[in-house]
Amino acid sequence: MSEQPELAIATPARTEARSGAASVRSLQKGQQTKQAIVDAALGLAAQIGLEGLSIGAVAEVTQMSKSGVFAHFGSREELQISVIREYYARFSEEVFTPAMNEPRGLPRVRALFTHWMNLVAQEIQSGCIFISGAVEFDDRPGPVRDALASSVKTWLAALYRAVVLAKQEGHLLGDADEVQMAFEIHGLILALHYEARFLQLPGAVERANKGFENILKRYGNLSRVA
Amino acid sequence: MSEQPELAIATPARTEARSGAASVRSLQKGQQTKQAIVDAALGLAAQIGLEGLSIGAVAEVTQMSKSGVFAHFGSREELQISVIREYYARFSEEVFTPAMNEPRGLPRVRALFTHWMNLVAQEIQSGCIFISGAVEFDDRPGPVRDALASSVKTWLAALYRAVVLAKQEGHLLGDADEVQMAFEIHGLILALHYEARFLQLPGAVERANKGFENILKRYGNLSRVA
DNA sequence: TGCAAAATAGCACGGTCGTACTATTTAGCC
DNA sequence: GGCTAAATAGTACGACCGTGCTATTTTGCA
Repeated sequence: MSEQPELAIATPARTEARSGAASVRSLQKGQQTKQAIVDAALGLAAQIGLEGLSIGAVAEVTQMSKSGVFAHFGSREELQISVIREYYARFSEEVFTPAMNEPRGLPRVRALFTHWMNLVAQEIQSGCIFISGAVEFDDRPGPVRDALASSVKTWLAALYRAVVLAKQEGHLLGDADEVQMAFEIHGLILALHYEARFLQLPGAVERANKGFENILKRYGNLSRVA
Repeated sequence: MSEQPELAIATPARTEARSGAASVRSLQKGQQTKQAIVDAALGLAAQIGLEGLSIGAVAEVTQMSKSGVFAHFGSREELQISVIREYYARFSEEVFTPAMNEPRGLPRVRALFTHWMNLVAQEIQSGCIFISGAVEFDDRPGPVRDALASSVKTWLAALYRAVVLAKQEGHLLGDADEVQMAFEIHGLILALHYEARFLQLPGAVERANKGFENILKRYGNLSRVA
């Protein structure tokens, strides 16, 4: 249940589009260009934000007409939601899936953090939708916010489960608060993004790493872990 | 030098407008309504973001004409910058100034964190411009980004100085890295804002507080502090 | 009280946005 | 190869944006 290699969230439509090896070949033309549009839109949204994402800009990047792009989604909101789902799928592949190959316990928690941090470190240039989207939609209820919040919550829940397992394995101290530990890890990632991407301060990646080691010093069961 | 009760940053125009007790009375009509506009704009920007701030919306809130509002600033960018300066001034008054009344060392660092956290906790409803503005302008160069970044950097530098003083007072361990400690504190605030405002998770304030205590466990010199 | 100057309003322009409606092109199947 | 349906393009509309220009109102001082 808690070990499935896929984060459990509804990603309708996308499932058939991604699953299997047939991939691109088995798609009709429409699905193929739709995927290309979403790819381009994701790149754009990472830079200028989900809110700044305009159909006209996507049309220009993909060399299509505005109405050609629009027809695939029916509304701007649906385009934004598609972008969120795409980002979620990539996030899952790059952070969650590889970490599940690590043995449960501290190694897996460490892998989750490391992959997460590496992704955000890459995104210092391009921007992270989970972070930028949060402040863009924190006061804007609706389906886009819902899609974003549910994606993030699913990911944070997966991180939390890994921490719980680590404690069960005896890798954490008995008084370790799993929610608290996940909160503090989340804070490191956010500070990394803020200080590196916005303030452009050097050394933020090292500080995030060091912060993680400090968290382990606090919560780790030193008698069980090297 | 490092003890002045004002964060050292250029806030032209505003200085005369705020200093002294004459306040509102000594202002001509123009400055008075300009202040009212900035107040309203700040409230608006806190909710919908600096980027979403439109002159038309501010005009509606202040019951003025678009051109009436516009005339005070000459451009939207100048309005945004005025809002940033106003927020900075309030932030300074509510977080920095009261903490300077605490004795240097850990008490002052703790006061800085507490006031900062209380402010952000209030802002769970209204939004924090330093946080939302960071993602809105992280790849939008220009005077607005510059004003925002310099405000934030000034504040973080003040926090850093307080940490340095705490170490000098012997309140921190000899191996305490001041930059690292400020980074980790910053992360707690960001996680608080993210989880409370966007994800609407309960208990985030307590987790931020607990996180701060954990940081003190790591860096504090227990032989010198209760 | 009157007058110059400051403050505010009215209006118009060009631009971008999302999206509805219609026309045209292309793809896939018999 | 032709026919149907899917995919894409063209065009137009109303809304909102920032901002320049001009008119009107209000202020503060002689």
